[in-house]
Amino acid sequence: MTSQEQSLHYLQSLGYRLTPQRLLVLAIVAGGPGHLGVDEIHRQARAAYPYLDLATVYRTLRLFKQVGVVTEVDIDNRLHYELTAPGEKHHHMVCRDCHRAINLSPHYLEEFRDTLIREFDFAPDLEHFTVSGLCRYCRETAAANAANIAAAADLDDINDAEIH
Amino acid sequence: MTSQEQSLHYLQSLGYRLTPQRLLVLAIVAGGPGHLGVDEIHRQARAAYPYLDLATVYRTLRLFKQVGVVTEVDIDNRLHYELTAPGEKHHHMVCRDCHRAINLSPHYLEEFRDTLIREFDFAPDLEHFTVSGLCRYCRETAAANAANIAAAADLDDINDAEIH
DNA sequence: TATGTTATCGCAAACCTTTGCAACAACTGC
DNA sequence: GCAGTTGTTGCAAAGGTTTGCGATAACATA
Repeated sequence: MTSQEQSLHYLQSLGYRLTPQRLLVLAIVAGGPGHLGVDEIHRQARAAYPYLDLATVYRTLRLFKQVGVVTEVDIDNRLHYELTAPGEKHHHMVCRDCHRAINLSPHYLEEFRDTLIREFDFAPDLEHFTVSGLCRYCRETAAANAANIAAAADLDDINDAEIH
Repeated sequence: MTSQEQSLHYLQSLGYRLTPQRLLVLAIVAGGPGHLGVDEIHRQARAAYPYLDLATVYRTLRLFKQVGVVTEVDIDNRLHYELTAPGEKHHHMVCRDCHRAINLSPHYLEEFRDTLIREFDFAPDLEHFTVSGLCRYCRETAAANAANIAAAADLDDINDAEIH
């Protein structure tokens, strides 16, 4: 039984129905290289099944995410999805400048999760976790700006920096 | 000089202009109890200045967030904002069921940030950080479901759980 | 296999948020 | 204080995502 078939049986065991639309969306996400945008998934789906609606794609992906079959990644305010490979889960670091996504092993978050549960009785959703930030390549460009901002913050000399 | 005035001078030192709209939005966010929704901020703003557009509220808040004057919190897919108290920064844990927000001291994230920089050369944006999850109160309700899901996952006995 | 129940679909409209653009107004330098 | 520059606004429209609803189809039962 393939990983895809397992996911489908799992859905069924939870009482959800197996529809051609769900099979199709799952196959596309499974086939895509890494994370796919919703529009991309929709485009591919329509090629095989022209009447499939965008809303159905959104609903299907939301369900898949909820039961853990896919992982959601927010890249520049657009949702992207990839298959959740059981046992090889990873999170994402998305650069706020170039929007590149870097994988992150869950290992780095385990301690954080334990602390939150212990101290606050709060169970974090770290299955679908994305950290925004600045990647190695964009940090250099940002470094110059940072220096200027620091100068601007110096109130003795308030007027010599203009950054936008 | 109040904290609000400092923020405004800081904006100016960065080359941004001081407009009545910005003063107004800042005053409202500063006056509100905790984090305010965008529509709530807009409603209050219109009471004082009826022509102020929603788009301006969004743009203003995005700018404030970018320079660190306010903190953005995503609650059930809606943006909320609160004043960033310098020196008393905190993050948020938002419950995915009841949408309540709980404050989180930055202390819990320092180690995580250090690791990301050291291992990946990735500088995470942990100034505006929100963890989604299940709070203490909603976890009890969820516990029952979790038990059922576990039963459903047991493939020896696949048909006796139906959860939606 | 036929039947009833109800989860899911497609469609359209709503939602929240962002963006393009011309008019305006805050700041600069004279 | 006045004029020029350009960041900012209001408006309208688009963007991506969610939701309401009647019709449909998947599954359970017999």
